[in-house]
Amino acid sequence: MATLSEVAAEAGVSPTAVSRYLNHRIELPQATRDRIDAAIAKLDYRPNLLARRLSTGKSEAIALVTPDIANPFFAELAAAVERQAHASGYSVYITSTGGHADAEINAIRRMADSHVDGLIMTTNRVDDGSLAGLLAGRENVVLLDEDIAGVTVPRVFVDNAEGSYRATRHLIEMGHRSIALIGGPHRLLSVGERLAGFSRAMGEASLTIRPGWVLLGEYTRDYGAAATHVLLDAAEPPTAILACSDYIAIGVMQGVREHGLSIPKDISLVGFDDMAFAALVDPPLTTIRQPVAAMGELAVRHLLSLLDGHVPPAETRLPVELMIRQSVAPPFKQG
Amino acid sequence: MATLSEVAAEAGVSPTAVSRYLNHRIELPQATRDRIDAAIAKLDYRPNLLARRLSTGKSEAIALVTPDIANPFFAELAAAVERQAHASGYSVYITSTGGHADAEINAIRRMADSHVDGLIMTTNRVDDGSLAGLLAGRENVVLLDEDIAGVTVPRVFVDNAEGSYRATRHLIEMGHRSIALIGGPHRLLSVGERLAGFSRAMGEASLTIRPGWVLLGEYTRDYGAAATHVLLDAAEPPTAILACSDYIAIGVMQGVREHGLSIPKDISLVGFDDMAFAALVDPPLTTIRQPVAAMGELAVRHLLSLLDGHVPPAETRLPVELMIRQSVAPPFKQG
DNA sequence: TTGGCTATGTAAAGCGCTTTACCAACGATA
DNA sequence: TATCGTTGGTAAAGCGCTTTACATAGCCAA
Repeated sequence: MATLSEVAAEAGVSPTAVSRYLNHRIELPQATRDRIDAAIAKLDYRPNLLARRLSTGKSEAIALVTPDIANPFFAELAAAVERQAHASGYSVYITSTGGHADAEINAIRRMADSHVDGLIMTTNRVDDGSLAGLLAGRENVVLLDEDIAGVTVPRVFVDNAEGSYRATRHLIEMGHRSIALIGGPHRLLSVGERLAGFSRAMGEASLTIRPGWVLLGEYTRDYGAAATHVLLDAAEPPTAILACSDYIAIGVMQGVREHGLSIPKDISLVGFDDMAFAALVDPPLTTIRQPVAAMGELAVRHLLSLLDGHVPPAETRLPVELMIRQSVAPPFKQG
Repeated sequence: MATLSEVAAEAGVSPTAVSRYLNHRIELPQATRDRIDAAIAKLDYRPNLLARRLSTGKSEAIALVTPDIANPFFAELAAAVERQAHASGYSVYITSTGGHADAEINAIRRMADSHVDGLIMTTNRVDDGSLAGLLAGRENVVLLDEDIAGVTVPRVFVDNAEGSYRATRHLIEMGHRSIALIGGPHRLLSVGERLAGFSRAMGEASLTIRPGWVLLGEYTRDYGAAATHVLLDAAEPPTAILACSDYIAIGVMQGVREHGLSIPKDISLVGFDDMAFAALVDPPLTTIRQPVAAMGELAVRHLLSLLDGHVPPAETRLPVELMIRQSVAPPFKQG
């Protein structure tokens, strides 16, 4: 690899001149420019980003810390983040942490310490304060999708409550009165809000939420299946289930099938997320669509404006949408 | 951020001593070690990786260049690569290129130029020679999943031919004689090999491959649907379709449905990849499973051994597996 | 003729680290 | 006593770039 100095020597000017020329910090006469350009071409020079970063302290790169890149939701988010960042001339380094606290901390350290200008953080855990401590006071972080308590950086979320409200309304309008909710980890922002939207819709329709019909555990297929078994084993099972993620919904489908029942004939189901597979499952899943692309883009835009010294909104809520497919039907009349 | 020199000053030693101590290049008496450790703790020192990289020329990081991180196949691959790399103390930078040649080239440049020790490259395009040129002679690259013609770096592939051979055998054993194949881009390694396995199975069973029953286009859902329409609009349509990817298979399902037919009653279908959604669709898709985790891990291991100066096998083939689900049935008897 | 301006640069320091010398002090050895 | 090896370090250069401060040459106005 050729260096700046070699180019300068070849062109018969000083390294300073070449550097400033390349960074548009000097006006040179055509002849000099031509000599430099020729030298660059001849030596196939490309600047060493590491050196530049060390020198300037800027990297023109951002990091995306994500719990699990194999999860389509985060993968799509990552794709959107990349798209938007590239459009602004930024590189993106994606890391996935497996959802482990120490991995998250390491990732943030590694990223934030030295080689990126900013950080977009998504998590799906309840923080014990260590993340909050790490992120406190940083001016180059934005939180995406899920909150970290006690952190004051700009945040981009969807309107979780509105989503579950609409999902619940939809079930109620289809005639359901006995509706259960299966959600992710207790105390996670999205879970609390989705539960709140559910409660509001139920309340407005003067329906009671039965104790034991709100099951909070994990955003996983397995939990969805397990919770479904609990629900269906009860004396009087619900006629509809609101799953707080499509993964959970898949588990519900499995659980319902294992109980010898069918969706939507016996049990109606609404999911949340509208992951790519939601339209492909049997039956196609009615679910709440999150605007994944918009979330990623907005997070990048807010981060870049932060880096520019501006102050983006502390919290942005993106609208969700009810995607009606075929997993909801009127309740089965038993008598 | 504290620097090495500040730590040294605090501990009353030279920066050299601290650096060598941290890199295990010197043996210091306990007292000195304690002073340095105390200084590090007090100043919350963490080394600046950028500076270290610039100085040593090593980064303890590898890059994964992938066409589309939102594609579950590549996302799972990425997750496996990360897992294995982290286990060896390496960081991974993931970039997705959108499958555009120039983006791939830029990514390789950016990555390879300055900030990673090695590169794992996956692509899903047919190279026009530019990638090959860029990668030629490099000793720190491994190719994963798909080939680039003319490149001599170590490669990790699955046994594509064996996969489609088994898929085709399965269809034949179920009684099918009229089998069509829908594949990805002509001239892609995987496509050629999958076609070869198909041909071999057909030949062994003395079945002819009808002209017009091998459709090569793209590894996309849309192409799968379009190709299916072509197939089903013909006077005498096939009774089974071998889709060379699960994405294509999803498109086939859609196409079949749009024709008012059903799988597997009217048309049998086998996919390829066993993406997460394959088990979730209606009907659950019989497909060829690729050992995604093993692929990612092996690619990392080969890359690291390359970096260590060893010579991994030029080409490794990983075994595939037929996952029998419910998209294949004996052919519908028409007469 | 002088002073000052503009155009066209350059020298040198510094980013934070590693590494290659080198060195001083001390005890052991010949 | 001279030498040697070991222990416990240090000084300084260098990785490739940016940036601040300064320099020179030419030209114009006063």
